[in-house]
Amino acid sequence: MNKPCAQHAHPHRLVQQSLTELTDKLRARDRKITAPRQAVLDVLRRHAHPLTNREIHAALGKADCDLATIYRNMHTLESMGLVKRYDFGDGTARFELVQGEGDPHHHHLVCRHCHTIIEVEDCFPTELEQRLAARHGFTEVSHQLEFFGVCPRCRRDGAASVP
Amino acid sequence: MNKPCAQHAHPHRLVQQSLTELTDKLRARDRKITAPRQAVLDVLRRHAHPLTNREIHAALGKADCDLATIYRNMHTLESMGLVKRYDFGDGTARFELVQGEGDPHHHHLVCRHCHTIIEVEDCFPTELEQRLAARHGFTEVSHQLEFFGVCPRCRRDGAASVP
DNA sequence: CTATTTGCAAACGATTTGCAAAACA
DNA sequence: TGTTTTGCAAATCGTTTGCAAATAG
Repeated sequence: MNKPCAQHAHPHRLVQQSLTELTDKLRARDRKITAPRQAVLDVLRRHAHPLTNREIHAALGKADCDLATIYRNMHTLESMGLVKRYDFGDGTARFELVQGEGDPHHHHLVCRHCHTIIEVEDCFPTELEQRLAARHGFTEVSHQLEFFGVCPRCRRDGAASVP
Repeated sequence: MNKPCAQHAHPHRLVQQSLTELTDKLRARDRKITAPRQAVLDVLRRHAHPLTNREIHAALGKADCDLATIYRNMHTLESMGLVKRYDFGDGTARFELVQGEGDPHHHHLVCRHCHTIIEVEDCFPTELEQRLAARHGFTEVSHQLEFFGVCPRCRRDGAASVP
């Protein structure tokens, strides 16, 4: 895989939560407001696309902390519902801030070459999901859907085709 | 995660390719018909659900070969279109035999606890896929969709809830 | 003051790779 | 025989974990 074409493409959803709102959620659940946590949340806040732990770590800059701390915090934040984990099939987890309560989950269109990410609003499968659950007696059903392809820039740059 | 409830649930698609048909495909592309390859294909042939490299390895029995050889062969078979790789989000790739040319891709409903897998025939997103590709100028678009939940057995066995 | 959280280093599990020997065509 | 493939061991990479020191509330 190559380097990202662009750090982030057009954000379809605006970042509206303030750092204070986010830390308040921590406080509400009796989690401590530490420097690393604030830094991580702040990084996520200003990025409209899913970031890997390593990318978050790199974006910390001055507020640097151990990579392990980020891993631990992403678990914490995920279990609190503050962030959502995405899997783009390259063996590296990515995280995005959840925009408040009713934030409808969404999907992504990812370039197989440069990993440029485009947010996809549409989502069919929820309906299918219900039918499936009923049919097979499954509970707590969810789904994960991501689209992959080659972005215009990579096509022009003549990157080799990847299955 | 726990152990599999059942090694394989109801196969919705029948295994119809013979080992000979499969090796013929290798021959057609000038790939050598080695013992490990035949063994791997034979294991896949008799399993109706995606298997991990480790599971394939374990199923080899007498025809045992190095795990690295399996990894290498899965890449080969994948690039030849003989198998399809699936990602159930647990950091381990799984492979399934592709049933001939027009084998419509399908999806899975996976138990978050025991990893029991149910094949899902329905597939919405292909249509969406086209629209997305057009809208963003992407080519070679594909998608990956998997459903997750808790199967009836695990629910009764009172396994703890996993996010 | 006391439970949580962090840093550091070591452990892990899946996957990949270098290289010489073994096996197909 | 010439090329592909295998076995073995070591290397990588993302992620997790043990433990003592640092810190929030």
